[in-house]
Amino acid sequence: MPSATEQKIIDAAVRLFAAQGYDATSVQEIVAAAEVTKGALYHYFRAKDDLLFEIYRLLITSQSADMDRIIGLGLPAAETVREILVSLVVSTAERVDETAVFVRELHRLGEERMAEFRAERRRYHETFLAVIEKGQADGEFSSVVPADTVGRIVFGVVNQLPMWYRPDGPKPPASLAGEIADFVLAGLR
Amino acid sequence: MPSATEQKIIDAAVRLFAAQGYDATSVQEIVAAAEVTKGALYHYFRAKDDLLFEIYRLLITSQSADMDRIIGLGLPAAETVREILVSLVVSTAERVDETAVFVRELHRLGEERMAEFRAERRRYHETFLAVIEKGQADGEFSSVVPADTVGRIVFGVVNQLPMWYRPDGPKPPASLAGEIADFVLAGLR
DNA sequence: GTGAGCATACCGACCGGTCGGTAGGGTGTC
DNA sequence: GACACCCTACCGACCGGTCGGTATGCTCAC
Repeated sequence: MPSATEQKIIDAAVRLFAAQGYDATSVQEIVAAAEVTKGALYHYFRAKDDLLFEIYRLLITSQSADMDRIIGLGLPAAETVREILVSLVVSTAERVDETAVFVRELHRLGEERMAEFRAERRRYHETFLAVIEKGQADGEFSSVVPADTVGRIVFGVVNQLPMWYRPDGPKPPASLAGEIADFVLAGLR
Repeated sequence: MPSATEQKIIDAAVRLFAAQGYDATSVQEIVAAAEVTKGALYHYFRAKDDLLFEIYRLLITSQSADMDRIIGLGLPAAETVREILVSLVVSTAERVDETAVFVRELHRLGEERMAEFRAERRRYHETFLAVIEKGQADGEFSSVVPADTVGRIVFGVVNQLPMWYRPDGPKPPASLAGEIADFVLAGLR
């Protein structure tokens, strides 16, 4: 349970990292934006890159929970895929800044944290692939294109979303999510 | 026509930027890797971010040329789309480092160069969308999913390719490209 | 002899992180 | 109820080191 000060720091860091990049954002800028002091930041975080790790942790934790919940509903493969895609696109649109940081600054993570992170992401990907493979085995989906390639395409759009998505754009997130789901399901037919 | 020294500098910069990021790579590291001196670098480039711009310019110029050439063949929409996708995926795989830098460090470009770059990329995207829209108008493609969303999906996979593609992976680039093209064309049916 | 193509020494700005200190609220003792 | 004691939360001046960039001069082809 983060304190109000801690939360202000994280929020400011996400915003600045997304806008300027991790290295281009100084600790001074973060504390200024969060309206706290350097002392406060280093009271809660041991180093600047703890902020990065915390941002990733929050993002992947919530997305994993979403997917597990949907799979738990036990719907047919096509509906499961649709629900996962819609939830993923919508939640990514809600957290564009976090996603932008995640995509661009992942490589700044140290060796061990990178390993921890990769393991978590791998689990996430494989859960999704399993849904598709099951649909293919049951004959509900075509097997022409291997599941891993479908996964690459899906996570490709989602991760690139911060590059073009604007909250004040013409299409609301739910419409975008619907269109993407339509296209992917059409490709799986 | 770049001199040998200039080329060595660009090559080293691409490699280092891709591996560590733009800000995390010092000018010292670049000149050391390129086996030249700082004087040589600042003889050819006015500033560090000229290197970034040059990398983008080379990448987008060659990809634009590829697409224009394919469209010039006057094939039916489906074949045109397939050719474009295969050429794009294969050439991206050949230049993963450039693409990684492009995706991650784009936001470091200054205001005016960003504008110039965006204009070029916009032209590129719209050329691709026009092919899809024509196919939809002719009834060769389904119109269920709007062309711009298809574009987002396509450029999503391609731009995320550096995240997972490894030259020594199990599937050669041409196979990957074929699978991606199959999936996209299936979605357009 | 003159300009392109470098080499080398150096500058000032800035950055992440540290550290001595403070403010204020809880707690145990008499 | 009042005083000593301590602990968490926070402050902000400061430090060593690094970074992008520059100033100056050499060298060699034409």
